[in-house]
Amino acid sequence: MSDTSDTTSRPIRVRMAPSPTGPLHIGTARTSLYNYLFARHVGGTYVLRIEDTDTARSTAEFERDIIDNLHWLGISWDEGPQVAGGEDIGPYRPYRQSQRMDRYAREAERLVASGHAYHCWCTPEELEAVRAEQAERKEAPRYNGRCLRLTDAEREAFAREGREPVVRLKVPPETIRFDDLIRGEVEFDNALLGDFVIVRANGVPLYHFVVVVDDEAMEITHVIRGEDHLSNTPKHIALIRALGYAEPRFAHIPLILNPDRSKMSKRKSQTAITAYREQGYLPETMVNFLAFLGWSPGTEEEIFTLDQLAERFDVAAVHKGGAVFDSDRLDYLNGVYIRALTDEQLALRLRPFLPDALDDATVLRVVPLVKERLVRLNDVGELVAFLVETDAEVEGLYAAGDLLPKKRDAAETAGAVTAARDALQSLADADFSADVLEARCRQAAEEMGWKAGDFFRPLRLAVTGRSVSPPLFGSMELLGRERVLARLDAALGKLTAERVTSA
RNA sequence: GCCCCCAUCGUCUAGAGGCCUAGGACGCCACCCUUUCAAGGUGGAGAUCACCGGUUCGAAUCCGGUUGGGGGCACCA
Repeated sequence: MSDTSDTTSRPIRVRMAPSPTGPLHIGTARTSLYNYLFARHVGGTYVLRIEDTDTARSTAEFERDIIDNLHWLGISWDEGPQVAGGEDIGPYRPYRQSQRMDRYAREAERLVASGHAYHCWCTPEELEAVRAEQAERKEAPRYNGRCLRLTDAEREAFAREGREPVVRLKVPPETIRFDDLIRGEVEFDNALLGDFVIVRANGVPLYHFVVVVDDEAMEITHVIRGEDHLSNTPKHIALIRALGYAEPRFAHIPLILNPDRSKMSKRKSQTAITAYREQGYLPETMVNFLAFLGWSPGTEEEIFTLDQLAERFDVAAVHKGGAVFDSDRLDYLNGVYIRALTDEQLALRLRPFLPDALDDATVLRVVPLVKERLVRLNDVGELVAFLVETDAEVEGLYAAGDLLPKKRDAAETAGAVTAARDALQSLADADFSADVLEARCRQAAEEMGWKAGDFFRPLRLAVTGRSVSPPLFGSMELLGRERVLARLDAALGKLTAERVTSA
């Protein structure tokens, strides 16, 4: 390594470089997280750069999704756009590649002038033909260098035709070696690479080129990215050398996998962070879960906040092998985090997932009933639906037969519901509390010689319309005396009708 | 096809030569608790550390090969 490639003495700077061609992806989120944890751990600077050179696929909407969800995860950065469409912060502005085109053009020209790059007029059809031939001969598909050997007359002829050339890097046939922070020494033979395109015919530069130009321009010292870029690294190093840049340290983190162990994809898995957010996964769950996909502190501890992760994180300890995204484990972790919340905190988080019809005071009363039953915040809707549904809707949810406990007929069940009704009716509104309700109902059950569980079944169904519900008496308390009585009456009506029809 | 990377229970992982008759967690099963469902508690099944061969007194840990898996080879990022 030459002196120019020594990055150890420079202040540490890392970046995340999402492309706004889709919503924030699980993999991008995890890469961003690792970069963040690394930067925080070593006290470095963290940069957000928007890679929007693919103008056809990049949108402002995706940029917003990415930035918003990064914030949602609790990941912050020192430089770059802080809000979608907002002003860039930092000494290396702008941080959107679409606004840095002049620099890329300049650097491309410099490469051509120095003989490190050249124009190529081959058409897509011609290139395709070459590739097909190579495939035939079972060779690696790569550019055959035809335009490198063009005479000046031929170049002028192409130019006169009005054909716009692409720019290709002249890749020296040399062995590229680098010391990956995670994988150790990695070696490639660049003779196998072929001269790749760095600027399109329309003048728009390509990813491999702009990434290298910007990493230098922004003085990035450590490039932490997905393993899918490992084989692209020799290209980047070839570019770095041609441009005379300093070589950053590389760290290639393992891929997140579909259950079939292929690279996690939209096709086979839910990959958008937004989707998890909308279902009610907590950001602290996602962070904790993502951090452990490919890394662990080396102990048996597994619950960590973002700050604790930053304190413990060590890139060198990141695994080499890919990790399957296990949604069962994600669900479990979310439950752990939900249960760790105070009632007040959970009420706040639940608010967006609850109908407006429920006022904040009610939501706070709902929380203790649902807290340990939630996997995702989103699940709360079904749990408390009986509170917002009308009595008629609830009644429509079950049939008379559903009310009957095992080995009890309609007449017996009607008797039990009547007993419960009678026991509750005399209660003042103020006494309509879970404790009192439970005591009354248990007493009624005992007097009739019913098992409590059997006795509660028709009541649960009548009150909530469901055989699975939050705790019965808490639910009754929330619903209030009037509505409970009305629903009990409705159940009674069904049971009576059942007796008539079956008689 | 070529190049590169990887390999511990189904899954996430602990393990950096003797502490491993391989530990934890999720999931699964059973039991307990219990008004349903959860949550919680207890216990259990589950990995000849992919395979083969070395190095070593000793290997999941080091080396080589094999197999398997994955990724990359665009005028996408």
